[in-house]
Amino acid sequence: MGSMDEVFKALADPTRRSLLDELFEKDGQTLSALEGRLPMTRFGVMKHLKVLEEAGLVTTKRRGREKLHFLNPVPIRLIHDRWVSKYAEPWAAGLSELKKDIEEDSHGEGI
Amino acid sequence: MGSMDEVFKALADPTRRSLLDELFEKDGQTLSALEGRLPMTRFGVMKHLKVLEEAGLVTTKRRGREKLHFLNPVPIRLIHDRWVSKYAEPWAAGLSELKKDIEEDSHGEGI
DNA sequence: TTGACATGTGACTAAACAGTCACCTATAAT
DNA sequence: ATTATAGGTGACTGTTTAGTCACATGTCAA
Repeated sequence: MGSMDEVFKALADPTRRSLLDELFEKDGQTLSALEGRLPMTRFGVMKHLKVLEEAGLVTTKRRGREKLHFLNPVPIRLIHDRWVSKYAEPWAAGLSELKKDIEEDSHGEGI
Repeated sequence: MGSMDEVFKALADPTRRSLLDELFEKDGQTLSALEGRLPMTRFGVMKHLKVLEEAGLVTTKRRGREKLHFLNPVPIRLIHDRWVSKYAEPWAAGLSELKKDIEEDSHGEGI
């Protein structure tokens, strides 16, 4: 399974995120199928899929001469639990002291 | 405010994530203070802070000759709501596998 | 067995990025 | 006023990354 850093880096590219979206819509697609939906050659898509696979975000299964690609949401879930929630949760409940700090110190320009 | 892509790209670098961690611990730090905690020159840190600021993840406030940096968790919250939750929520099966992954991976890297 | 199809590899180019440095401006302290 | 401090800018270097291409392997179908 890819490291946390590999997952963050994999998610940093819009093409790779759209590949995940594509597999979210229809899981188990082949390289050729995915290629058809992106403005890029087969080789570019292949490289992106390799990055996603090494990060653990995509798993594969061979079927004859085809290679099926499946979305694996586990790394995203881990990022959520171990990183995102730390920053995104204080709106809900739990770390009330932090919540207070953020509200008092909000020098931000809103959304 | 930065686009979703800018936020993802900003989060892709481990130095920038550790800067967010640093501000999570102690908000409103100056550039010099942050520089002291990273194995990097002031200029490197400055560039990373600029990326974070352009993504909306950090806001600043001048105080005399100092520039205070504040964590703004709103973009992370947006990423969570609009993107991460889509993949992390559909979670019924595979829970035991997740536990296994967490336990295996919990002795891993910090950042 | 021939040919079409699906995927894979290594080399290559252009762009983006991390990090550093010399030099500069503005504020504070004495 | 002088000097030390905090931050800023533009140019530069080495590395990584996105994307393409020529070519090669394995698989199915007639």
